[in-house]
Amino acid sequence: MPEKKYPLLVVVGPTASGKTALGIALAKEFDGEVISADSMQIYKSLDIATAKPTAEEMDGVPHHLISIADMDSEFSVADYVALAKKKIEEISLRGKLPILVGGTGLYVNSLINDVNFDNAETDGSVRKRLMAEAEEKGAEALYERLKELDPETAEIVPVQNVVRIIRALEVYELTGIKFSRYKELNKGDECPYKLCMIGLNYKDRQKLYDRINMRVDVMVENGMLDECRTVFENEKLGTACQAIGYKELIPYYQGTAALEECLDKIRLSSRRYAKRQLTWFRRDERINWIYMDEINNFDKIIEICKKTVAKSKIL
RNA sequence: GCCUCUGUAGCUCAGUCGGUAGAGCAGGGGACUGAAAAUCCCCGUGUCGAUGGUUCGAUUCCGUCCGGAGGCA
Repeated sequence: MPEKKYPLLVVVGPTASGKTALGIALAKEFDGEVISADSMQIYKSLDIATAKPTAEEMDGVPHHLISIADMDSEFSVADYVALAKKKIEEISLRGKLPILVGGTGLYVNSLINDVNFDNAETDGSVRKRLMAEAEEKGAEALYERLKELDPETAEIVPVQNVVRIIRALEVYELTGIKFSRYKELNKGDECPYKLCMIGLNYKDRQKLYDRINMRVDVMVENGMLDECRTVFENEKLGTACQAIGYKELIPYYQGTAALEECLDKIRLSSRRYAKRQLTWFRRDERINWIYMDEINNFDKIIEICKKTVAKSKIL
């Protein structure tokens, strides 16, 4: 039953590395359309804080999976993979090249490794109950239970990581399957697409950090403070409340912290986020890395990408 | 010019009654299967300002010099 695989161009990298602009340029080059792989741009608001491309920047290139989820919703990887798969098919059938652009490692990974999310649900109430239990009795209690039910997972997950302990217990409660077994079952075997992956990075980490730090100032200039305040005062947030930029500004709106202090916190969170993103992507050997501070010329970067795509023979 | 304080990790500072040193923050590495911009794990050698002296041995004591802060003229 192996049908023909669609080609998929993927652009990954840490925040502020230049993915957005490159994605758009490549879409023009290859007659493609961009599919975002960003867990926060998926929500309808916080445009500036999540660095969504503006209509002007998009320059006519169609973008997908940006601003599609309600601010109070609990969007998840499973939702993402389902939607992205559909988009890839649609775009391909239209004769265009789908270009996946984004920095959310879990989303990209789950999609291109064909992780299956069909056989286990999630249940907010179970999760809530476990969380309450963790607060009441301490995480150790939950960890002890996990050790009994699923020692393999308990061995991998540290006691301190309550979130992952809860998920493992949740899966067991809902399905009767151990989390370790569940992972095994859902693992895809082969990438369902003809892949070409491009990764953006900087040889000199400090250069990336300088860009991140500076971008915060640009965001402020572009109206991030008002944007986040409006959301803070008017919206009920689900998972979107985790967005860097938004959550660090809350103390400022509440009058408990100075603005500059909060902005520094945003810079710090962003730097650490970038580091975590790199940890995620570095281990994927399929990625062709481009060091932006070594090339330093956008046309040249496009040339390199064209060569990389040609070499990958996805088209 | 004189007096006092001060100079230790990228930053803020502990400390060694003389046996070459350690916290916080920053930073680095890693994990990740329905919260992932989340959650979590691991990682601390640096001419102890410079130089001379005392000493078996000095970052620690003494002298001098250099840098910084304050005070008095």
